[in-house]
Amino acid sequence: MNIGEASGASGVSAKMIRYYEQIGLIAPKGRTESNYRVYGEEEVHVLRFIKRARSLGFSLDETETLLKLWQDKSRTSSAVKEIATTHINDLERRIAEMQGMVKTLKHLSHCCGGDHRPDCPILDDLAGESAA
Amino acid sequence: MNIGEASGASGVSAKMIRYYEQIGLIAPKGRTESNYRVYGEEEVHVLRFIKRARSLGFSLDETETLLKLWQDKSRTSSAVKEIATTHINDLERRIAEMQGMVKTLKHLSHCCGGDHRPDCPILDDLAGESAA
DNA sequence: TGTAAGGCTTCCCATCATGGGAAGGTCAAG
DNA sequence: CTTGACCTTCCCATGATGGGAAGCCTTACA
Repeated sequence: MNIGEASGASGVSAKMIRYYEQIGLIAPKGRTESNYRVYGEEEVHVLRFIKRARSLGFSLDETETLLKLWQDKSRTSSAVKEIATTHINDLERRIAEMQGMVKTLKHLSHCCGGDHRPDCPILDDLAGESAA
Repeated sequence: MNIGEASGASGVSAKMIRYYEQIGLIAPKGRTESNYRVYGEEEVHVLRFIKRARSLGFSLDETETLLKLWQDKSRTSSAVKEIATTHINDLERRIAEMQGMVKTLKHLSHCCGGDHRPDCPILDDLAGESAA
């Protein structure tokens, strides 16, 4: 399987597959005489694993750890669960942060006429001149 | 005022102040004979504006636009409100995305024993072998 | 068999916002 | 006059991804 076919089969772009190889996440099964990367079903499986982990928001670092655990038959599920829990906490922290921004912005937007006049509570807030 | 003092007064690091200057967001009032940047209250005010905009999640591009609107006395509040609304929508989209991740991860975590055994629904999901 | 299209290779660059650090000039206090 | 704390510019790194160029390889078709 060429890199293009592996890309199609996994949903990971060829560009990214090469990058993952560069950072040591996954290696091709081998190379052809003309130096083309060759992949098999196993590699495609790994690429799908990576893609799924990324779609759940895991960093490539975390993904690498998960990948190693996946391939380590003597792993403990607690090790995996810990990574997931940490990640959930991180996501929830970031969600809360953004929700705070949204709350403030909605309040300011609500107070802003949104018309042809220049008066704007949003700018007043940014300028530290909020009436509140 | 030196860059260090301006940094202290605005809460923006000296590194960032120089960067904002480089990308055209803000210029010092002038330079001393020995080439030190000189800032006044007005510049500090602008730096605080930038900092507040950043803390509400606006990109530097959006911040630049807001800054220009702030300084444009003939602006319309609708122009500002539109930027804010777009940003709110963007934040909400990202929040929803992360909430989806959290939901999935919590489900998987809940199903994972988190013990000394290797069986792990989280890894099974990543590997595309989820029982679901 | 020749050629054209499209896929592969490596290498460099850009993003976005921020920080780290080196090398060298300047200033103020002791 | 020295020392330490500042300032200057310049280069590099982050994380994950995409863009694109230059050059080689393969496949399909005339």
